[in-house]
Amino acid sequence: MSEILNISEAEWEVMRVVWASGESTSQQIALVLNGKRGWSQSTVKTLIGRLTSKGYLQARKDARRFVYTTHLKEPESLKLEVEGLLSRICSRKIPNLLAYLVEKTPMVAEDQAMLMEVLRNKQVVAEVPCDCYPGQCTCHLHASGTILSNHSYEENTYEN
Amino acid sequence: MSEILNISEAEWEVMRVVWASGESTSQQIALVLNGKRGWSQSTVKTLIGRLTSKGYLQARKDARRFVYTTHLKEPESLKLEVEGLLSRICSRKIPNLLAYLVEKTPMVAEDQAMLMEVLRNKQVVAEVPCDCYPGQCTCHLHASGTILSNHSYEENTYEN
DNA sequence: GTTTATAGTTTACAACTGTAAACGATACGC
DNA sequence: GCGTATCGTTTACAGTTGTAAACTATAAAC
Repeated sequence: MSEILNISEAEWEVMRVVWASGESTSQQIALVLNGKRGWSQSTVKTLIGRLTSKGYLQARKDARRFVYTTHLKEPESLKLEVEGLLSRICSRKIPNLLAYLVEKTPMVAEDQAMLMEVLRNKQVVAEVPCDCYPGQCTCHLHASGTILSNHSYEENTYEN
Repeated sequence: MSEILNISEAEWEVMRVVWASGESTSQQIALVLNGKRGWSQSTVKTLIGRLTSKGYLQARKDARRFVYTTHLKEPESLKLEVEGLLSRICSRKIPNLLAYLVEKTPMVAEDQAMLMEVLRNKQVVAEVPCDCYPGQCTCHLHASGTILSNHSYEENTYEN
């Protein structure tokens, strides 16, 4: 439920195993990550320990070992990460980035139809405000109180 | 042109200033980031130094100061970052994440139309292969050689 | 009951990050 | 010409991350 995630790249690998299996022992996790990344059991245990103290994993004692679970959900986590990234560019440029992603993401017809539907139902606004701090975006060079329409893709920088 | 970016969060703030202005002195950068993040000139100079040694900024001497520019382009950089993030989940789930992003991104009618167009022209495939390492995804629990259609959103986890 | 395997905890350590003070060079003002 | 403002460079230092060995506890095996 926390708004900011503190899961490092390596820790994410551990989370993925727990997300996929619902619950795992350190041994199971180590097995997967030894295969995928060549990590030793020690390494995996360190990562589990860090995730546990950060509160992202819960440990339930089962006989002599712990079984790890998580309350955090994978889709939520990725949404937070992606939103964090998108906050690095001007809001006005995000639609172009999305266009790029739609183009390059392999999908089946159902995906395409679903996205169409989402798009069709999308409420649009008259203007997307530039949310950049002055000096970190060129929007303010053009705008000056008047409404600008499609400024953000005069240079369609996110298309490939 | 490098495939993997090594620009930290704080360094990204510096890059944004250079991207926005085309070229900047350390003073200009420090001014913006002192305003936005409260950073001292020292801090900004350290970041500039690191970006320069990493090769992301170029310094051209102009009279007694340096003017910093970059060859790296902002859209390319963000694409790389986003693609890195997307590689953290199963390919099959990406369209649902995109649906979520389309829903939550504010956009004007032109954006909507452009995305529609991109979608309409999109080449779809018969099946999106699961690219996960075994144990990090549930796809392989279902598949076993046969073609699966819309498995990836049986639980439409990326819609909100 | 003593060895052995297995699980978890502690310690380690280098690289990278965030944040900044201190230091050194150099040009400008007077 | 000499102080002073301004750059850039060096040094600092704590926190996070990647990666793992060493140590400890405890249960299973015989």
